[in-house]
Amino acid sequence: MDTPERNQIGTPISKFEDSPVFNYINSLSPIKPVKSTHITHTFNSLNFTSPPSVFTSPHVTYARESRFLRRHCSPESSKPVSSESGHEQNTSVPISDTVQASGPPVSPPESSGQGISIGEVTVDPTAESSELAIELPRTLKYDCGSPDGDQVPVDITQVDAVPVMSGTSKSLVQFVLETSMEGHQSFESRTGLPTTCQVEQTKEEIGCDWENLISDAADLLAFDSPDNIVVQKPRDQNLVTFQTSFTSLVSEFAPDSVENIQKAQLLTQVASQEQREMEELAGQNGQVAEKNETDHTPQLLSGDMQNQQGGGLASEKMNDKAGHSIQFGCKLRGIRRRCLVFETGNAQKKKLEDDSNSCSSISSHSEEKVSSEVKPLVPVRPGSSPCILPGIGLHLNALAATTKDLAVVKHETVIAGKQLISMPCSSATFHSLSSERKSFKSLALSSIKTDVDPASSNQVTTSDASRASAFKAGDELNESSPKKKRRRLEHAGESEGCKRCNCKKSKCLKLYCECFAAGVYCVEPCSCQECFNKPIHEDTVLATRKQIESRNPLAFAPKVIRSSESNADIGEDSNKTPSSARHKRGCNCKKSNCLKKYCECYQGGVGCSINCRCEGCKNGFGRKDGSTPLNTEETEVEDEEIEISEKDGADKRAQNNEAYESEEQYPDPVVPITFSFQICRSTSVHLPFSIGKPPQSPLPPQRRFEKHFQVIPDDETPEILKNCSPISGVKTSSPNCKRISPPHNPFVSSPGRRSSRKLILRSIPAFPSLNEHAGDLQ
DNA sequence: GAGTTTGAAACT
DNA sequence: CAGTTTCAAACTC
Repeated sequence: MDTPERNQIGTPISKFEDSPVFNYINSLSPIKPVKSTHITHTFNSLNFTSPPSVFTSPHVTYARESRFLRRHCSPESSKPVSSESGHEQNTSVPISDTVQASGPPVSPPESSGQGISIGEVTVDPTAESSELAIELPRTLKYDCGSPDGDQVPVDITQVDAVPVMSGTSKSLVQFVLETSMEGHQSFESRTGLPTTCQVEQTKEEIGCDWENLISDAADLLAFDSPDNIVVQKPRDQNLVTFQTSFTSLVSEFAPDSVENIQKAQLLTQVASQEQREMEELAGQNGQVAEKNETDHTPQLLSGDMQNQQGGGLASEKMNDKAGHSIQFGCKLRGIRRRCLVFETGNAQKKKLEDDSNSCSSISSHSEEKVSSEVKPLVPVRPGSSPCILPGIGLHLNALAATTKDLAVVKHETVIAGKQLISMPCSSATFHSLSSERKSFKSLALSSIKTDVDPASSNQVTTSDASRASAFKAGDELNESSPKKKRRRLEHAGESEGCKRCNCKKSKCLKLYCECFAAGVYCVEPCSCQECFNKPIHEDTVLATRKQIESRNPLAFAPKVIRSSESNADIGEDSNKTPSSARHKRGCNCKKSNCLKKYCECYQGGVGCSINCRCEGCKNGFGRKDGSTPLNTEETEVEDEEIEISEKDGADKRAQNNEAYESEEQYPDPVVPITFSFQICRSTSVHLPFSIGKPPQSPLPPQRRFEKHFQVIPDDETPEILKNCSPISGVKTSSPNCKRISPPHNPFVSSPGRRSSRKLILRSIPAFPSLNEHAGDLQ
């Protein structure tokens, strides 16, 4: 407030217009779209080469969230805003918003008010500067987002470096461009990916923005895969260099770049550290280094996505200490990486057949919806739905930023339960994120939770994560035959990944709507009518959300709470089932006997509890009366079988009965429960799916694999696995089983490691294996 | 694909 | 808080 014109290091922000970078950018192209594209791609390239840490930043999200922040940070934030207004804002007030996005949210200290004002004041809303402002932030989004840069005290030395770099900004930019081009241009040309492949300019501002992001992400992916294959080593050597260069470069691009710089530098350090770690690990596994490299890009991509939707996550990250931030970043990165790896692997795999798959879509996406654009990002199986969406506006994220101050969110770990929950969603940006992705998110969340607040960590349920699958940015036309599509998708095993509703009267603004309830926007697969649960109605959605939350603060909380938390919550429930997961409020089934998805408990893959008012409960996951399936695994198996033969209702019932029988075999839940619980946790395949479809039709082979997984003896495993459990679940349904990482990975191996650190490491594991898988594919 | 059932959500 | 209505998913045919 006092010195809005100055950044933290005292550099007059207004100077930015005079800065070489500014001129350089302006000179890039008079045409806004072109300019934007150019810059974006440049950054993409950079990102590609740059270390992950630099890009990990969730604050990218702020571009979108910042708006919420500003709009809602006031006490009256709850005031419903017309959907149109939100829309208008996108086009009419982008500058300040965008600027904010890159700056304010990042720095908790200054916090909302100041930071925002800075952004607004800083940028001179002149036509030219406006454009620049818009474009730059956008570009920055992809790259400089640094999650905790702000939280962590900025190192003075680092800060000092900024000014120096600024002097050489132009050359630096060129250098970076050249360098990046060196590394990736070849690929570009090779794949024929047009550097200018961008969304049609005619699209609405917001759409363009998102689309750009998406396309960029796609670019990244496209680049990533090939690059990893071709230029991995070389790049690695120059990694540090790139980081630095990139960081400085980034810093040059915006008035608030100072903050970015700081963050970027911080991230750079983090990245270095991470790299070091990875290298160390590489000692054990030669592929680690490679992974590390490979992961960088993915991270970027995921980072973008997450940034857009992962406000909560970002906040969470910020919540941690600096040291933890690093770890955090790693973990997150790892997760993302995994996603990327997954994608990368896929890309690699598909490279031969269509490198351009992603590219083509990108280049040709002008007419396509976002979904199509993103397609390439996700390994789309034939028949599977490409609902992958880079996070575009998960309203949960927005809400997180909106409802409460960033600071609040950051420090609200416990309450964050809800927000945390949203995080998965956010993270789960990709709509059709295959289960894998979801698992990633879950994992990320889990990790985060673990670090932040183990106690509350459990709040976030896997199911939520899965539920929180992302959404699609663009508004999609209702599908002609929703059911068909739904079924198709379900059969494809992605149903859980993609929430789709069929609302007709609720406008998708009530909890009736699965999408809305899950905190995600409706997407293409949805066949809803008069849907307001779309990014363009962001404000409406948020307002509604708020309203509902005001009525019931837990309305958007996970319906199913897991393990420890559930225990705590259900403390009085002596009938806890081994699964130690419970429906928060319990069901009220009267006729379904809790044997159908009508029952939320059953649907969530959890047993009924005391909280349930169900009648004639026969919930296979655990009955209200306390009889629970001790042998969870067996139960799962049964479930699997049941699912497989789901068509045959009779069979299904019979199987359930069997499960019961097995349960009955262990009347006493106490002793065996623990064990089974752990196993269940580690295995817990169905939980992840739980929300959407409890027992998902499993992939037998994987199942087996997972089971094998479960057996792994690890005292500490339970906790981690709990968190990771979603992964397994995801794995099961994941289209790319191959990428599913086995438990036995270098990082995971040492049970001796404890605490968060250990958790982190464990979280990462999946990636390595993924890479290995990728390597196998190659 | 249409119609029915079901139970959560919303309303009174 | 209980009863009723509304709603959309789950399910059936």
